[in-house]
Amino acid sequence: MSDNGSYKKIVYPEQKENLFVTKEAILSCGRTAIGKTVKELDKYRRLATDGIKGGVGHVIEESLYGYHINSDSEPDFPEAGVELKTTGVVRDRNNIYKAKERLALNIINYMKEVDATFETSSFWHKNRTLMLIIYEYLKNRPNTDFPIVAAELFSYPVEDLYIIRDDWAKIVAKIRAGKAHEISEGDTLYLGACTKGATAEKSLRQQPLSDIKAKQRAYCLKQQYMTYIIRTHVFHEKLGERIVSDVKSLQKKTFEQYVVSRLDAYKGKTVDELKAEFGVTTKPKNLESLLSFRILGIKGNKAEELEKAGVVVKTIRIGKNGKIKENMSFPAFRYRELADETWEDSTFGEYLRDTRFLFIVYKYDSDGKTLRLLGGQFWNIPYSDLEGNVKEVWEETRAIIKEGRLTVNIVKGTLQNNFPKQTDNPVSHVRPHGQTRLGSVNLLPEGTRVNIESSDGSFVWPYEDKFPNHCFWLNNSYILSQLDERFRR
DNA sequence: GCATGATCATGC
DNA sequence: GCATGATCATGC
Repeated sequence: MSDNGSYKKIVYPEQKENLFVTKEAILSCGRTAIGKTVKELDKYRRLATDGIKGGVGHVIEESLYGYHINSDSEPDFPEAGVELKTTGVVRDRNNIYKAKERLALNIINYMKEVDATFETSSFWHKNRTLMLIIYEYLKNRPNTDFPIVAAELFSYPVEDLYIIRDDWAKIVAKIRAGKAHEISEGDTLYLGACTKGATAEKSLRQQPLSDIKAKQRAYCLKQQYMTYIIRTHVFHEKLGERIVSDVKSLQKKTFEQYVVSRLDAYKGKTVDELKAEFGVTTKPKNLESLLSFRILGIKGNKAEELEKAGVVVKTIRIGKNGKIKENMSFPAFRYRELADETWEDSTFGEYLRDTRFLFIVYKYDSDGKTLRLLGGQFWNIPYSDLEGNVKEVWEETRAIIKEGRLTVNIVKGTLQNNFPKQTDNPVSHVRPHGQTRLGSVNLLPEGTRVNIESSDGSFVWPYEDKFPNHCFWLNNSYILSQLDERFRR
């Protein structure tokens, strides 16, 4: 910014930070922006002036609150202890607001944070109370058109703070173990540590207990957590069913330990015994998942804490031979989207990088019929597997699509493809996912080459049939290797 | 028994 | 009607 000549041409008014020494003053100022567009607020035409960089956040700081942009370790309004944050929402499929992205907070100085406690941490010092200015992001429109839809002060509910403390402890534990370079957003539930900086390679930073340089990271409130606080705290939607009904339960155990212990209480029970215990008389395909939620005290299929953390619950069934029968599937990918992505911003890579899973593990008795609960385990993919094997499979799949190398053969009514196979890689592979329509399959000549041709980015083959959807899978043998020792005996 | 492709069941 | 998570079916 300092080498940008036109930046200096903006003439700022006198600072008026002293107007905002109370939370009430900060909030009422924020509220005046609701219903206005960014263009209407942008007094200094920051977003209209050629060569001046900046986003909606800069307009809010300069034009609404009237102070200069800084990157101070103090909160933006130190007297009131309030940090100003501008963040976007988008509408989901049901037209309900969700967070456009994670909310990035202050950059983590690994060399300093290593010595902090939660109370003395830079996160807690700067971000204890947030003034959230929320705009609606409109696709394909200039950001000057974005309307401000809400303004609210936010401080963490006590039950969230237990989880956030544990998250903070996990992040700092990696710094203290000399593994700052292996930090991942999937390590934690609400508070994350996201990469920050133009390119990962250019923003490498020193860490205190290892010579390996680590990517620069900032604390963040993870996207799902932002969505939840926007819906409940800002737009006052109803809260969901909670697993932890009394926060005292979290004084001696972390949230994850608590969940695992609840599941462990039913360890060894058969599915039939659990059905009887929870009064389940039907046999739906998601029976084991449903029973797990009942054990956690949830009547439906959504738990507030897991939703807030974006935790993905996966049921795993170990066969009588001690092996997992099925591979683990993920949402189908879009061919065009995949072809146009890079690994760093890939849908699948980001999903695995950011997501924490809860495995609910069941095992068959030696009769091969009786299924018993073994317990639960939280998991996210280790850094080296993600950036090694998964990346390789992803790169190869993308190359096949992008370079038009996908071929299919019809053998006895089934389609054989040349995507990476389970035998090609110890961690991941690609297989069909979802409905296949094989009406014209038998008309295809051997080795038919398939290319992206349709406007919606799906593959099209001759005779105008859509090529079946595919997705990335994690190999069953890999998942087994990731399970706690207690499940593999 | 395993690898690979195909399909089912549910919920939105 | 389709996406998603889960599971089935077949051939080697």
